[in-house]
Amino acid sequence: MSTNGPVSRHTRQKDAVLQQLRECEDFVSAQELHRRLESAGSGIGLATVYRRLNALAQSGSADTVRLDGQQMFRICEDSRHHHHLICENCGKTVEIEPPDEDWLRKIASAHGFTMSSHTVEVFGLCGECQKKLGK
Amino acid sequence: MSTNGPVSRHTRQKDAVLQQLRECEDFVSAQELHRRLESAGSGIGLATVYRRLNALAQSGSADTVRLDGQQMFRICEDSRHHHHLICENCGKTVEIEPPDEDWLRKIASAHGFTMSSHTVEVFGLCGECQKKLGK
DNA sequence: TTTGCTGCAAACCTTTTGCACCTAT
DNA sequence: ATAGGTGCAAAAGGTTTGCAGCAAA
Repeated sequence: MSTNGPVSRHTRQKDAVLQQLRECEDFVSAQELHRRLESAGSGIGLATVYRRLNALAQSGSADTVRLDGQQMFRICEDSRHHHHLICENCGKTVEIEPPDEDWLRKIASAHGFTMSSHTVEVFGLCGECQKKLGK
Repeated sequence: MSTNGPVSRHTRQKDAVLQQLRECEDFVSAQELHRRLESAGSGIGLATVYRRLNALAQSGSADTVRLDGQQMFRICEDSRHHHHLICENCGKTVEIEPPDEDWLRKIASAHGFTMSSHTVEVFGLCGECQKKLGK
């Protein structure tokens, strides 16, 4: 028996997407990443960017968040579980570490559920944007 | 001074959407709700369903969650803040009450953020689906 | 040589919008 | 009569997919 899938090939496009994603501080959309790749001179199809990004997200190498009607991606170097604090204005992101996730599991099992995943996302304004927007 | 917006009118369509939404145990998509309204004999435009659902969500009368690439809505009778435990297989939903949300605010301000909103969503399998899927 | 990957464009889907008409108030 | 609400169809996005050609292994 072999549960191995097809062998993955190494391509210029894969590298480019990964590298460009690594240069992003915060979450970027596929469209935006594609735009940056273009202006960086890497001619890569939008479809490929989507395919790569989805693959990265699925394998856990990238985090994703939905914001403004689009999926945002971010490289995830350490695969430890973490959550996000996201500025609604500029997109600045900080990873946060919930002090205790046990209660989630407890709550789940209290309702007869098994917990396979969960998300904690905090939205707000970062310091700079608070000033900028005069709030 | 009057911050009052335009006066809201009472219509057959508003009633129908609200009533149909009330009959849903769990989250439904706009499309699905529209489908149900149709088979219930209420001829209501899809656009109107979207407009109503969005209005309800904005006013806090409905919760929303994003699942499977679409926005899901659920009537929210008590407007207290709460979160969800969602079965990934059948969509069954349970409202959960986080024991302490103060740490979220603390974490936010520790990073210079103001917190405007947050989401906690727990995904897993409910008891029935665990058996059904033989997990 | 094989076959996974890519690019392109078309297809998809959900959601939003413009606008003329309808109808509570 | 006034103006908010509705329906329809078109438009708008973002994202996926079919397929022929390209290029790793």
